[in-house]
Amino acid sequence: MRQLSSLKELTRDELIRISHCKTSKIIKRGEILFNEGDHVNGVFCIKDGVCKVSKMSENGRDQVIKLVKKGDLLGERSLITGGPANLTASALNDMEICFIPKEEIVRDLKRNNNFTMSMLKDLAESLRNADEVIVDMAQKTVKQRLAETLIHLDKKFVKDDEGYIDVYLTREDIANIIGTATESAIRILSDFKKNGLIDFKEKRISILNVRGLERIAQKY
Amino acid sequence: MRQLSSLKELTRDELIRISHCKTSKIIKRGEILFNEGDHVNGVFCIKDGVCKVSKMSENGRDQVIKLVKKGDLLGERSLITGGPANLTASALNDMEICFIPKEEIVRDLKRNNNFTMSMLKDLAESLRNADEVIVDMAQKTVKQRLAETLIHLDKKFVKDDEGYIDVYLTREDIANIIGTATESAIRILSDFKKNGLIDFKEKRISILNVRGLERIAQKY
DNA sequence: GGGATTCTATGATAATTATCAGTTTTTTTT
DNA sequence: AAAAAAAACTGATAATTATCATAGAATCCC
Repeated sequence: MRQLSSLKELTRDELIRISHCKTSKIIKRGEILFNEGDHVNGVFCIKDGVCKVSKMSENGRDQVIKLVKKGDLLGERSLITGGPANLTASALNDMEICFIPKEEIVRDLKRNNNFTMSMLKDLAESLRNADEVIVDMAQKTVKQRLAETLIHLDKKFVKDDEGYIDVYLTREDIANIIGTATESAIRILSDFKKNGLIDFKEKRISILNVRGLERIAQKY
Repeated sequence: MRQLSSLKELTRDELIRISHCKTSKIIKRGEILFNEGDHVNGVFCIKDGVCKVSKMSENGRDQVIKLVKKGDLLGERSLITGGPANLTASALNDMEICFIPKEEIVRDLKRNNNFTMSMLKDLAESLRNADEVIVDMAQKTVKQRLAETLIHLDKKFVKDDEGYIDVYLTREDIANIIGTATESAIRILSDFKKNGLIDFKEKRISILNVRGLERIAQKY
């Protein structure tokens, strides 16, 4: 558990205490970890697999806010502000997660300033990242955003032996990351494939030309 | 200073120390507080006026990320992650600000856990807000986003005796908040005025029908 | 293993939004 | 107060993106 996220700042004793109360669990692909509006009352740490964290927009389409993978925490934000979750998390692959009850985290936040500071840094980093996403969403074309997203996926996730990114995303998921219609995402993906920038097989995508995608993401 | 932001969690002694080193300053409308890439090395507190915080997108257009007003802090995020500012702040009205050097804040973050926790809550709140902006940017039309923005402005800022919102925003600024072309923003504003939802005079805007704007922001 | 269902794909068209060009109005400067 | 600059506005058109319709492919499930 040591290497995970902000938890690395916990002392040995705190870790031992937490590992006693955490409960490990298997979540199957497609299952929901929590829904918008749920009272989660704790934090998940992802031991294996990937989930998408999304929010339903007022006109009925889902927007994927982030992907969360092995080693990440999930739900810290809601825990800190209190109140129900404002996002929905659902598994993209089969996952293994464990749950740390709120009281444990809060207790450590109050007592261990290093832990609090580390959490603060994580949130600040997320916020900077969110600012960048806002700029991209507001200013870039769908094609640029898709190129950007593919680069991110390539950086963030492991590849299998054939070089394909190891996350199970439908075209709809991809469309919901970049905020566009599924058909538009499909068209641009096909276009990228035709131009040798990417390749895909079954549900997996492989990035063939990062530089080319970067050029698209940046130039207008 | 007490009522301002996270600083309210500081003890009397900490506040006294900080008020000794802070330097108050007047910034005129249009002037830059700091630029993307600057090393700010501290935090601003806004004593009066409003500034916009924006980021230049890769295809050369400015995106306004937030508006900061009296009582808000500015630059905490960069201070926590370290490194140069990733946003540019410039005054929309004449402003009065004071500057607290980084060392002072860091010192208090390390020693006063209540202060750290309060900062953590502020950031978590900002992050939730950012998530909502991402969804809106990705999923809503320009018209919806403009309606949304007008409602926010109405909530956030004081109105003068005639009911006009007391912030000096050009049409270009407004377009850069919602991420659209200036002409598009102008057209929709005129449309809203024609339909009696808003009124404007000189550079000031008055919201006449919040419910109507809400309906536009929500319904597709 | 075969039927049902979901996912991917493609074309045609409509709607939204950006861009360009030019005019008027407002603001700033001298 | 006049000249210059910036901002607001309007129309025409082009580009982007969404929507609808439909078909084939892959996947799920009994």
